Amino acid sequence: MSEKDVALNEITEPTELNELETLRHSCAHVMAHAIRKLWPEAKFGIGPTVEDGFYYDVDLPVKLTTDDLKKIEKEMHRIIGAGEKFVRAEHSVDEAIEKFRSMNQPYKVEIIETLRSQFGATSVSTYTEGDFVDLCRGPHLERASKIKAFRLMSLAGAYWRGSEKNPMLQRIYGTAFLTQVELDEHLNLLEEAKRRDHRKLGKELDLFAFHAIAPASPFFHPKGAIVYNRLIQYVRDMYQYYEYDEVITPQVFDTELWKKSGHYEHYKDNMYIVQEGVAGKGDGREHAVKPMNCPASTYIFSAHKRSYRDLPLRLADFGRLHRNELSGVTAGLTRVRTFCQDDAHVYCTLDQVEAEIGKIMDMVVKTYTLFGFDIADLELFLSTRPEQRMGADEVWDRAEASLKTILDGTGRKYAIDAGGGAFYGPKIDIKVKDALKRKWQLATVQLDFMLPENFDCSFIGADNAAHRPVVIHKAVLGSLERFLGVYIEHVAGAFPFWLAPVQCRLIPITDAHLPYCEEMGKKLRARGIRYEIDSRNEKMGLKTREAQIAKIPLMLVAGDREVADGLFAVRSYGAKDSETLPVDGILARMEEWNDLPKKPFRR
RNA sequence: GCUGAUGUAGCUCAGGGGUAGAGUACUCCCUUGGUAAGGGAGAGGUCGUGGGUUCAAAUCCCAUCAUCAGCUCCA
Repeated sequence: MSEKDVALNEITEPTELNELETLRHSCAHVMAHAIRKLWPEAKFGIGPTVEDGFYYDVDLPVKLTTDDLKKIEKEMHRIIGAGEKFVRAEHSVDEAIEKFRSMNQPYKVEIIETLRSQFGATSVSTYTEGDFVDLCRGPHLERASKIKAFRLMSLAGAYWRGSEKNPMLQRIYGTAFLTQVELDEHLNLLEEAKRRDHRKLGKELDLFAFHAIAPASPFFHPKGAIVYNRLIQYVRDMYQYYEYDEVITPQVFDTELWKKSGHYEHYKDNMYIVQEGVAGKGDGREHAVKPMNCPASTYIFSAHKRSYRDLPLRLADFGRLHRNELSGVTAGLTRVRTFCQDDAHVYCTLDQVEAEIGKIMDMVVKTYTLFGFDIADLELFLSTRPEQRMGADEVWDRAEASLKTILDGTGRKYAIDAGGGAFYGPKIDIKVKDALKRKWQLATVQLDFMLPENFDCSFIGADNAAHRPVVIHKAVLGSLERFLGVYIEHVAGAFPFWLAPVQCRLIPITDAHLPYCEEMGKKLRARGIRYEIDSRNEKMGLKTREAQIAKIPLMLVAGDREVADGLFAVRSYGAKDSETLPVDGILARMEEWNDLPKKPFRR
């Protein structure tokens, strides 16, 4: 039985729904009712609740437009106004099939047939509200009139039962809340999300851009590159503390490598393959641009005869990866075709796995704390063996058991993501919640018994015999591109001092104060602080406005008063007032802030 | 890849079968101004690309590319 069929079962078997979910579920029912009124030939798929609301999949002879959403909403208001009761009824499977067949609802008939064949259902329930009957597990509100605050949000296509082999239905998303106030809050949050969209901010803050000449591949402008490289520097500082060695590996490999690793079989279609050798030399060998770093690291591991004394050997690789993702899946920085991970491969013994993963979890906690994500909100997942995988089940049993022991040991709650593992091993995936409470999967820790096997990695143990090491794959930020996209939205583009592309802007009030600012500029440069001088012939109002729009952490203003006493008027981003401080005090404070990311890693 | 929408100046957008519009950014001039927009002038575009229809296409049609919202996928 596939997971999708389990999900299908959930939509018809009674389960616990909280008050809000019940409301949304009923709202979806009312929406279907309205659609049926407007288009009597509508055929319905499923209409569950989701995290932010609900949807219903519908097969309609017409293509819906956003204007139609208004029409449907209007009809829904009419239905809600009528205030009919939701009435539950039980039917035998045969009776239900007959009923929905007579109503020309083939998808409902298919659901019922699946329930019988796969779940052994003998009866199903329906809910009737007014003159609209729907196959449904319930529960529902007592009456439709209890729906007070809802909104239809968007239209999308969705395959019937999630398979691209099936017809595509029109999915209508809506949301509903217990009160109008909560609905308004939700809509405001969506507006805020639009304001924070990293694609918009990336353009406005001149961090990066995309061009059709290299689809889904970011061009980092100078300011974006500063942030990007600063992130890498942070990871490198962390590596020094955790004793990781950085390596640099090739970009293009004979596909023999990918056949050996299994990537060729699993991901050939998503790899950039160079057919006739490199650079048109036509040596007859097939090459591929690397989509992953891991196989390359085995060559460095195996460059020497390894001793157990060398372990754990931690090899970090910031290699640039290319994956030819399907055109429809790419999105801003969060899903790109070229990216770089804070990737590392730890070669160790089975006994060392727990301690090593413990250290990686430590990195995760310290890192996400530094970036201002709420650690209490971290969600852990144990992603287990997928259907398409390499290796024997006993190996998977062992790997999954190890990760489970480690997760149990953290004392944190975690969920099982059944079938969510990589083809070569199970994973611990970590999701963070951003400032708008949206979840993002960034960090990952994977346990791999296949890689050392396929590439015949070995070390000599204390017993003077050869042994197979275990490999742990780790990425804390994940892809730097994705992390940056998520982080820009988390902080709404206002980077902390240490990460900001321009850390301060010096503003002379008139030309007369420019030399004083240039003098300060020299001191900042000597300390590696990134600054700009706004020497334009403009007024303070405009310069202030533009420094704020550029979200520069500090504005240092100098006029007659400051020049006379060796001061600057310092205004922090977002602050209303400024504070007048002596030059030395300002420099000391800046150096302290610049040092912030190193603090957790002092011995 | 699939469904739908969008593509006009660096950026944000309006317009629309008959020689292309605004704001902003940019350049120049005036203004030397104390914390969110001082004033003026100028320059800037084969309307994503390729076909078709038409006397005439940026506008209509087809194809294609890219982006966006979802679906499917994410080593």
